[in-house]
Amino acid sequence: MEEREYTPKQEQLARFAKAMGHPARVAILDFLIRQNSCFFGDIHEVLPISKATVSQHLKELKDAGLIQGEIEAPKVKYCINRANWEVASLLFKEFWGQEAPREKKDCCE
Amino acid sequence: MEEREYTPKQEQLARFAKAMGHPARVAILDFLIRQNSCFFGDIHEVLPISKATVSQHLKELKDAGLIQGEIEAPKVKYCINRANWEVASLLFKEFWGQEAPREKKDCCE
DNA sequence: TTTGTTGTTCGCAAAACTACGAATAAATAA
DNA sequence: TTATTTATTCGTAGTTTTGCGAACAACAAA
Repeated sequence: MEEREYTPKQEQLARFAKAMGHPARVAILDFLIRQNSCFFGDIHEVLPISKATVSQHLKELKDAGLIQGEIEAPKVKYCINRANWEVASLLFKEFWGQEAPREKKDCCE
Repeated sequence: MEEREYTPKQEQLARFAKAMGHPARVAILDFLIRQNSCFFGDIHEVLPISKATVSQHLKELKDAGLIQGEIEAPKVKYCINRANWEVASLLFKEFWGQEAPREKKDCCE
């Protein structure tokens, strides 16, 4: 039987990448990286989508571990999950730091 | 009317991230980064999915611009699209190079 | 208690994704 | 010409994603 499974690293990287796979979620992360005041309303205000949809995207980012939320009644405050952010950062840096293979005359030339 | 659109950078980053959003596609990229001989069959051989599905994932990576294919009858050779790889690399490095905001006592503590 | 503010959840619909086997296409080898 | 090899495309099925309005829940303010 061959080696035909995905590695945990590949799975994890794919999970983070998937979370970044929508412009609204990239925009949310961009926003949270720069802001300290990060209430739901502030986030919703800068996005071209409804409350319900924003809430869903936030849930996905939370499920992926990239952000966390906390109630501060009657508002909800979101922010980057630093520990996981670091994990993701390292994975992406490692992946994109790799050199694409040198061109050889027999490789797609 | 407020500023409520996604930036081209956010859209592009999301597009690349989405392409990386499945472990099979991460595995394919991992493979292509290391190999020069990169025929369809070689790729299929290391993945736990059918030919048809591999072909679909390759198409998505091609559509995202991260790889390219070329016929070398009766085989097909795939490899990294260097120009776009560089674009993606810069985008991801810029994104993940950002410092998450310093903790303050009023931000999710 | 009643009212208002803030977000989440529900219910729904359309579209996209993932996966496979079978059929097909394209070129070589016999 | 007739296989054979190699990979894509087709057809199908089930799942997930994206999006919204409406209903709901939780708490603060009046």
